[in-house]
Amino acid sequence: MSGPEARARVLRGALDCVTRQGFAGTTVTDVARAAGVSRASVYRWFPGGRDEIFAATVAAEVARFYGAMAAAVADAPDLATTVERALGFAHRELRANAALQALLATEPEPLLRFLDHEYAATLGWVTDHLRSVLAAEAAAGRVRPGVDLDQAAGFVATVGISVMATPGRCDLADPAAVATFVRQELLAGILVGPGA
Amino acid sequence: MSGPEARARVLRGALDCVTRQGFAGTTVTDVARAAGVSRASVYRWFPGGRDEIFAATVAAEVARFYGAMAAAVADAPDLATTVERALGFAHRELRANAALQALLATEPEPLLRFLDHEYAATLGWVTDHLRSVLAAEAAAGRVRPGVDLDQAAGFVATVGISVMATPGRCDLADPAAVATFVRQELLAGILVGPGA
Amino acid sequence: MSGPEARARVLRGALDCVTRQGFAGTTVTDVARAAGVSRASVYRWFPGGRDEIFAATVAAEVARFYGAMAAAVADAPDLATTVERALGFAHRELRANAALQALLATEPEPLLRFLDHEYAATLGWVTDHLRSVLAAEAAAGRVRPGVDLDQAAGFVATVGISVMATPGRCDLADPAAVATFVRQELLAGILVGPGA
Amino acid sequence: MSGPEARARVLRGALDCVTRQGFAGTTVTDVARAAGVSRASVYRWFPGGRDEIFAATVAAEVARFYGAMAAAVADAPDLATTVERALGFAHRELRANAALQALLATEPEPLLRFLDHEYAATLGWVTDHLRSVLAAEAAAGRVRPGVDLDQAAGFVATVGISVMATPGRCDLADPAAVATFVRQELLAGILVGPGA
DNA sequence: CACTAAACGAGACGGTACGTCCCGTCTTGAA
DNA sequence: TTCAAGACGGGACGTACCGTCTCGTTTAGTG
Repeated sequence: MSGPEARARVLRGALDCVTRQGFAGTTVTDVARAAGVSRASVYRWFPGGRDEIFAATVAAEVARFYGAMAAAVADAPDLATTVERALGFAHRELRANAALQALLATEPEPLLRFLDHEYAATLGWVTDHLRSVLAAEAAAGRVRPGVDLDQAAGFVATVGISVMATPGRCDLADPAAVATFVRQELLAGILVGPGA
Repeated sequence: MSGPEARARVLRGALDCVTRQGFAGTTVTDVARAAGVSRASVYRWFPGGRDEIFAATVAAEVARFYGAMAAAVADAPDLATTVERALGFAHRELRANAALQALLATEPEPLLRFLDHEYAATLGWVTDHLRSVLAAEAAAGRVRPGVDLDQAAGFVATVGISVMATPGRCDLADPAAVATFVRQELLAGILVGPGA
Repeated sequence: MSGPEARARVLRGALDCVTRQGFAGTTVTDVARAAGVSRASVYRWFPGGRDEIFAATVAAEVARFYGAMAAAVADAPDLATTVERALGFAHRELRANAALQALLATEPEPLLRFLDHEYAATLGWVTDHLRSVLAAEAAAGRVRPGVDLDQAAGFVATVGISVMATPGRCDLADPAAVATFVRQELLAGILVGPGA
Repeated sequence: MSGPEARARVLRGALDCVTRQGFAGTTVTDVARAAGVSRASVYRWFPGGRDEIFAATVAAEVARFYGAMAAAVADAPDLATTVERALGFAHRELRANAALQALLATEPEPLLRFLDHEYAATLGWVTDHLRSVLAAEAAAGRVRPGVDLDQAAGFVATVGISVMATPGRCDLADPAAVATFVRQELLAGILVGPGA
C-alpha cells in the first residue's frame, strides 16, 4: 500500500467515524479500525497525529464539496442563476450528505477552522468564477453603471459563502425564497433590476 | 464566594489561560490555578466540565463584544453610519483586544462554534436594531421603493456579521474602503443611492 | 489508600502475575488488574515504572525469605546445626514457595540482579550471625587453632549462600547429604572434626 | 556470507552494542547496524530474535572466558596453584575485558541467566579438571584421609566459581589474600595442611 | 556466458507495551 | 457547610520496538 492510497484509506475511515461519532468522540484507534489498518501505520502516514488526520479529512471533504459545486453551476446562463444554483446545490448537498451533515452537527469546529484557514483560497476560486460570469453580464449591459466588477464579484462571493455556511438567513429549501433573496437583495445593487 | 462571583472568577481565569495558551493547551487545572480556586470547585460551579467552561468563556466574551458594539453605534445618525461604525468598531476591537485576538488566532473553533450556536440570537439583536434605523430611513424617503424592511434589515445584518467575522473581504482598517463597501455595495440595493 | 498499603498491594499483584507468567510476560496492565487498581495509580506509586515495580517485588520477596530463614536458625545449638538448618530451610522454602519457584524458573534475572546488588548486605547479615555462633564454638574449644573467626564466618557465609542459590551442588533434599557436606566439607577446615 | 561467519558478525555487533548501551538499551536495529547487516538478515540467522541473539552473545563470551581460563591453569603444578591461578585469571580478565565489565555492570541478568543455565556444564568441566589434579595430589599423599575425591572436586569447583562470580568475598586483586584464602580456607578441609 | 536460485538490503506493516497526560469523580480535613 | 487539596479510575495520546512480510537487487553456481 503506497502513500497516497494509504492516506486516502485512513481519511475514508476517519470520515466514517466522524459521521457516526463526531470529532470529539472519534479516537485514533477508531479511525485505524475503520480504515482496516493498524494504529502504528496511521501514525506513520500522519506524523501530525490526530490533528493532522482530522484536518486532512475536513480538507478533503471541503475540496470535494466545492468541486461538485463548481460542476453544478458550470453551465448557468447568467449570474443570478449561477448564484441560485450554487445556493441550491449547497442546500441539497448539506441535506443529502450525511457526512457533512454530521460534521456540522456534531462539532463544526474543525470544519470551520479549515474553512477559515482556506477561506482565502475558497473565496478566490468563487470570486474568479463569478467575475467571468459578471463580465458576460456587463457585456450584455445588465450591470448597473459605476459598478466595479472585481469588487462586485468579491461581494457576491463573500455574501454567498456566508449565507451558505450559516443556515439562519434565507430558507435555502425554498427555491422561490432563494430567487427572491438573490435577485431582490444580493444582486440588487449590482445588476439592473428586472422590475426597476 | 457565591455562585455568580465564583463563575465570573473562573471565566476570568479561563480567558487569561486561553489568551496565552489557546484552547487546546489549556487544562482545567490551569484554569483553576489562574482563577485561584480549586479544581473541585470549578467542577462544582461548572458541572459540564471543560466544555461548559470554555463555552461560557466564549459566550461572555462575545456578549461583551456585542454590548460594546451596540453602545458604539447607538447614536449614529443613519443606516450607513451605523453599519460603518459597527464594522470600524469590530476592526478596532479585534485588533486591540488581545484576548479575542488570541482566541481567534490560536483556535477559532470554540469561538466559531459558539457564534454558530448563538448566531440566531445575535442576528436577531442586530436585525432588530437595524430595523429601527431602517424605519427612520424609510420615513426620510431614502429607501428604494419595493424594499421589504424586515428582509432588508436581515440582509444587512447577515452580510455585516459575515464581513466582520471573516477578515478576507474588505479592508476594515481603511475607513474610506469601508465607506465605499457599505454605500456602494452593501446598501446599494436598499437605499436610494446618493448619486442616483 | 495511603502510600505503603498501596505499594504493598501492587507488589502483591505483581508477585501473583510473575508467579503465573514470568517477568517478560507480565505487563504493567496485568499488575494493575491483579492489584485491583488502575494503571495510572501504579505509575503514581512507582514513578520508575515497570523496572521499579519488579525490582521492589523481588526485593520484598528476598527480604521475606531471609527474614524467615533467620527465624528458622535462631535457636540452633551450634554452627553445624545452624548451617544445616539454613540450607534445609532454603530448600524447603524454594520447593514450597510457588512464587519464588516461578521467579527462578521463568526468569531468574531480576531476582539474581537484586541478589547481586544486595549481595553485600545479605552477606553481611549472614556473616554477622555466623560470627556470633562461631564465637560460641570457639569458647567451647571446638575451633581449630589458627582460624581467624572473621574470615571463617565470611567463608561459611559465602559458600553457604552459593550452595543455596545454585542447586547443582549437594542434594539439599537429603538431610544426611546436607549433614555430610556441612560437616565433612564446609566446616572441615574450621571446626575440630568429631572423628579427628 | 555463510551461516557461521554471519552469526559471528552479528554477535560481534551485539557485543559492541551491549558494551556501550547495556542489554535493555540495545535494539535489534542497533545490533544490525553495528554488524553492518540488515535487520532482516539478523532475523534470518537468529530466528529466535532478540532473546536468541543475546543468549548467544553471552554464551560466546562465557565460553571464551572459560577457554582462556583453562589455558591459564593448564600447567599448574598442584591443586592450590591451580585454584589460585584460576581466581587470579578471573580477576584480571574481568578487570581488563571492557565487554564483560560492561556486561556485568549494566545488566547482569542475561549473563547470570546463562551462567545459571549452563552452570551444570561449567561445573562439570571445572570439576573434571580439578578431579585429575586432586588425583595427583592424592597420589602424592597430600590429601587428608577419608576425603572423597569426587565430592572434594565438586566442592572446590562450586566454591571457586562462587567466589569468582561474586566479588564480595576475598580480595582477588591481592595474590597473598588469594593464597591465604585458598590454602587456609578453601582447601583446608581437603589437603594435608603445609604446617600441619 | 546467459540463467536460475539463493541471499541480502530496504523498509512497510500489524501488534503491543510503554510512559504521559488529562478528565471527571470522590474523599478527607480545615475554616 | 463550603471549600482546598489531592487521590483515584478511566482512557486516549504519541512513541518505540518487535517479529513478519514483501519487494528489488546483487551474488553465486550451473548447464
